[in-house]
Amino acid sequence: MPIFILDDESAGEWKYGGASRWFLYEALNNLSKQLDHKLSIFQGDAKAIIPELIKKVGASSIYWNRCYEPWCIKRDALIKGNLKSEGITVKTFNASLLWEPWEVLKKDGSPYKVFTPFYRKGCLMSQPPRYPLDTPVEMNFLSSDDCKDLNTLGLKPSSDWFKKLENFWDASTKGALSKLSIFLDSALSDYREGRNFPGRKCVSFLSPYLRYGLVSPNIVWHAALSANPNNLEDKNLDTFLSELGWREFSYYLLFHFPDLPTTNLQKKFDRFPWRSNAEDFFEKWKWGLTGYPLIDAGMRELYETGYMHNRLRMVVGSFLVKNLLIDWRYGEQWFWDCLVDADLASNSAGWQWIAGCGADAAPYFRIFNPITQSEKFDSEGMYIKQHVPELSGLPSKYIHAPWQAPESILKESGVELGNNYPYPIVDIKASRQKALEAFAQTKM
DNA sequence: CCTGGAGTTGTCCTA
DNA sequence: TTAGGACAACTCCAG
Repeated sequence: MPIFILDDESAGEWKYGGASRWFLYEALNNLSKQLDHKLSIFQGDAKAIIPELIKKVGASSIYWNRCYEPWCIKRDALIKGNLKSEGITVKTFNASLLWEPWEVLKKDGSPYKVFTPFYRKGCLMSQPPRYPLDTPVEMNFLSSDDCKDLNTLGLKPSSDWFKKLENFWDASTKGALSKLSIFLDSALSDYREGRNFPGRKCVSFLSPYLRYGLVSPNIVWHAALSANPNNLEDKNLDTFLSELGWREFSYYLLFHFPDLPTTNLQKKFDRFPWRSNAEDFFEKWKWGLTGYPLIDAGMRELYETGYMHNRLRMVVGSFLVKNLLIDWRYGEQWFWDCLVDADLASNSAGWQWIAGCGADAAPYFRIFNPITQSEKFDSEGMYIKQHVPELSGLPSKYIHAPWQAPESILKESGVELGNNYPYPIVDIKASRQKALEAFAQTKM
């Protein structure tokens, strides 16, 4: 008897963000359709709902797939303990990770902190990921007066903002498998190189589907492997699979370091001198009005589509944290609200990584230059023009730094700096220097 | 316990 | 124009 419980009560500060709520709404709607509208939906504290239901239907056992958010683990352990003491059989399964975080450990029994040994040694040298399971042939359905109508859960946003997302995402199993096969057919063979260029659609776009379990990593893993069965040494395949490995690593870190979403993994960063009164800069960053075209393109892609290309996530993150000196947790919050793939593990781990305070910390001097990145990875300005239409008239030579363009070119292109497109809000060289000094201060 | 190599994704300067 | 080294020092990890 499949049921779904929307448990905002237990989620605390990590209730689903706006984009997530929209995606989840669509996904549940589609799942319910798939099940002849018989998916039973509840809302509220699972600790109360589940025991009540069990009594009501006289169930003797309950199965669920494991979640890995710290608040879920806590809640589910409590439920499991209570039910077991009442003689109910509780079985839990892994449906969302390729390797259980508690099974991958170093020889001394402690968890890995560096990705490469975690993945290459810890994961790849242990059991290979299990094959996907078939769809259940038989299912019972619950009939209960307490079931909620999906539309009453408050998942579907009241604003029109989500309408834009409909253009980009088909939040169904079908949508997931279609993304997967398009990727395998047309992008995997150039993935290692192509994934660096946000203007090319050379990524899988599977993140939101993985996030909500519309497709499992096992399906993706084995589909990718069998798309390329003759060449296990293939660099493109290897790179793609290792991205699934990064997803695993994020969950792994969250499991072993449950404070990951809120606390610098490296304690010395607690002393970092973040900018005060940064409200104005933060607003400009959020809405893609920093005056750096690549940054603005990334931020607007996020708001328009609920997604951002991975390279841009790094570039805008680096800009927020290092050039604007704004605490990474602000960026994490904004992503949490805007991303359709908002995932506590991946989002937190990503922000800690880019801020340099994570487990596998980048050297502090690695500060992305938005102009260099733009010239390197969007040389024709394809991506920028797509998301920052007011610059679409500029020749590619000037699109990376419009304030350096001659007046005549700007005029011809219809760009009026300070009017229809902003001047840069900070100077790259000076702000980089400031960041380096701030990091030096943190070390003391 | 010691040792040595390595650490997703960069930038800048110099030769 | 381009390739290579500096940018710190530290921690992680395996042998």
